[in-house]
Amino acid sequence: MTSKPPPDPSRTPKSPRISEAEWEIMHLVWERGPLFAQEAVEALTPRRGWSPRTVKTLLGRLVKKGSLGFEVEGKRYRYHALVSREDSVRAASHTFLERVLGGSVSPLLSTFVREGKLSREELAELRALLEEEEKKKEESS
Amino acid sequence: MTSKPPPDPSRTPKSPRISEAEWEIMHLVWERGPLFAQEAVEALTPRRGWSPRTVKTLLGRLVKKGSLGFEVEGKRYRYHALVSREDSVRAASHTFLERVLGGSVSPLLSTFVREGKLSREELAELRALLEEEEKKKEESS
DNA sequence: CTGACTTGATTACACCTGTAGTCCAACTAC
DNA sequence: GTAGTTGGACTACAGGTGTAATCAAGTCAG
Repeated sequence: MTSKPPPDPSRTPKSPRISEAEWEIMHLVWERGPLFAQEAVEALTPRRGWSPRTVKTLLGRLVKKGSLGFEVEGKRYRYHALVSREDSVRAASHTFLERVLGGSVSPLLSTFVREGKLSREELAELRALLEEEEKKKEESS
Repeated sequence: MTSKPPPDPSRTPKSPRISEAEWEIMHLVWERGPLFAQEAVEALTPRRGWSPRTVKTLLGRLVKKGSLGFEVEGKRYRYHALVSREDSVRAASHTFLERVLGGSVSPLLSTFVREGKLSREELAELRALLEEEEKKKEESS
């Protein structure tokens, strides 16, 4: 987010594999910005039924795998994201795509659109985007 | 696919969790229809660098988890899918959506569209679909 | 019939994940 | 300063996963 000129734009510079439970943590950090373990615990314990230990463990694992960093603040750690949400989502999406759909995006998109999961605004927005892409395709070809 | 009146349409009738490597097998079965282990081996061994044993293991696991079934044919098994590709993809997509995007489809779609992963035809098709949905939305509201 | 080969079954094993308990140091309240 | 509390580090442990080796039974070639 904060202007990160990728020093290594080679392929997947950052984006360690984030597991299911870990995504929950990451989303929280991305939304709220740097936070202490306790805040994460407070936010996630009720909604997931996790023990505080579990949250701590996940934070620790995310640090170890490089998705989170922290600064020591008094006696506690303040965790912050080291990977951007965009990159992570993109990476996960690609993996998902390849694995589940064998690389063809279309069926997935259709499915989602058909299931009415999109609001009017989103539909319009997406349509605009599509038109733009179509234009691009035309030009370039 | 073949007229399967779901005896238990309660929630996720079929769709055991399929792991990354297993998807590879499933795609093959969905595309080719019933096949023998050896055919799977021939198809996947080169492209994945798997040992034949690995393929067999995966087939076995898929049978155990109910994604594949088989009929004994001579001394071999002929494996066939017990879950439809549509259902599996949909299930996986939902899980993915919830987990990675917190349920909001739009960003994912935009990402894919923007990355130019769609052909002209697909773009057009999707746009048509979108327009249709927009119409629906208008009417219903 | 007998050994070589094929094929599925069983076993292996390390790493990841979900989920948490235990340990220890620092800080806080007496 | 002594105990309780807070917070991270380390440990645990079962189930899933990637990856495969070994075993056993049936089959085909002689």
